[in-house]
Amino acid sequence: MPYKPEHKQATRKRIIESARVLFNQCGVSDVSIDQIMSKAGLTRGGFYHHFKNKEELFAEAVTNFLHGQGAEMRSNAGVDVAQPGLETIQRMINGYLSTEHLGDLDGQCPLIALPSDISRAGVTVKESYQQLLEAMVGLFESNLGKGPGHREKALTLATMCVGGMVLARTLPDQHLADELRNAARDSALAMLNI
Amino acid sequence: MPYKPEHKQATRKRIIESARVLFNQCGVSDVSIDQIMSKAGLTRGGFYHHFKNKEELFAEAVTNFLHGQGAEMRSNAGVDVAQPGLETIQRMINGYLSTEHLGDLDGQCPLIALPSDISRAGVTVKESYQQLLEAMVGLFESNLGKGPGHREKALTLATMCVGGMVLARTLPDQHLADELRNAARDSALAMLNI
DNA sequence: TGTACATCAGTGAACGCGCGTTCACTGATGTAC
DNA sequence: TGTACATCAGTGAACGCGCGTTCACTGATGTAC
Repeated sequence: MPYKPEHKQATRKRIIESARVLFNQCGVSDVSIDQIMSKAGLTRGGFYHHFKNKEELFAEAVTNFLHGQGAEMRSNAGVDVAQPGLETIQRMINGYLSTEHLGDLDGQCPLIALPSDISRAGVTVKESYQQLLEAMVGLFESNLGKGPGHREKALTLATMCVGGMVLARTLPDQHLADELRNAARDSALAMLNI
Repeated sequence: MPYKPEHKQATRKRIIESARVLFNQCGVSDVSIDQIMSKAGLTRGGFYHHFKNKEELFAEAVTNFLHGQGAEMRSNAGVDVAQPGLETIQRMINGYLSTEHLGDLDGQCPLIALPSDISRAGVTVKESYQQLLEAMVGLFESNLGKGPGHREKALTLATMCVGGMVLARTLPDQHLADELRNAARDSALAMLNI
């Protein structure tokens, strides 16, 4: 064995992480494999030793967020399955629809950055994306407790979080963007008390 | 004058309409000027007699929807400023979050089809897009009547409509997509009675 | 009414460029002796 | 412990291709006489 097995694994991780950031910033079509490899400190030729093609990397990048930054976001929100409650949901909503999250082009949730790219991608990518949404909905659900209508409420909260951020990203008028994002956040928080 | 002035206008309209449909289906980056011109029954060379570049066409395509299909959608919902009311909003929400709208890749609202593309586009495109959102929010607002909190409610309804459809587009599991879309619709309708 | 002409919408070959992907190679590494 | 070697992660030149854009042209049209 010329290299230790974890060496290739580490390089692979670096490529995925590089791709995740660039995709988040510029979208999938507008980022080249050259750019991704350069950012990872490599040259283009090595790409195909790690991935079948660009689409496979795309799916990996979304999955990587779910297990990396996504998990971090969840712990930052103080999510604790052992001690569920509305306060946890409030922190999740406030964090997701926050100014910080809007400005974090590198670390943002791919649900916000890449919806159009996903809707046109293959099944593997979509499945990674769905896992991410299901994680979000699942967290809302488990912290709402059991009962009729809670599933629907969890799905609606996810819609408001993602929808509010997606729209805020597209609006050139910062004031309107903030107004919409705040409206989505306040309405989401208000739903918790019904 | 070799051609009547309305001749060039008509051709321009045909190019914009062709672009609007193709952008809706495949996104902006993945559609070429060749494809757009072919669909309009023309060859690529003529493109630059009508538009400065692809970005300008993109902005025109969004604006065109606002004045074309968008206006049609509004009249289909029975929107009538002279006779505002909750029933109008209900029709708008039901129509926007309908299975028909989800399946209508050609005629769908660009707010749903192109959010990622818009967020990375130039100011002109974003302004066209914002006009579309403002038209939607304005219709909700005027039909909710005057009063505190109605602006916020209108913005939230728009978020739920767009967010629900954007997410439904990305989910590979049709059942989950329908569940989410129905949850968004029912929650939006429920908001009207508060 | 008929014809010669100027206009310009539309054509299609050509351009340079960057893309995704392939492939013969190189050289840093861990292993066997 | 020191060295020769096999492995394979990573290199970079090369490929065919389609892109956005340019430009010299063509020919259908409305107009002037």
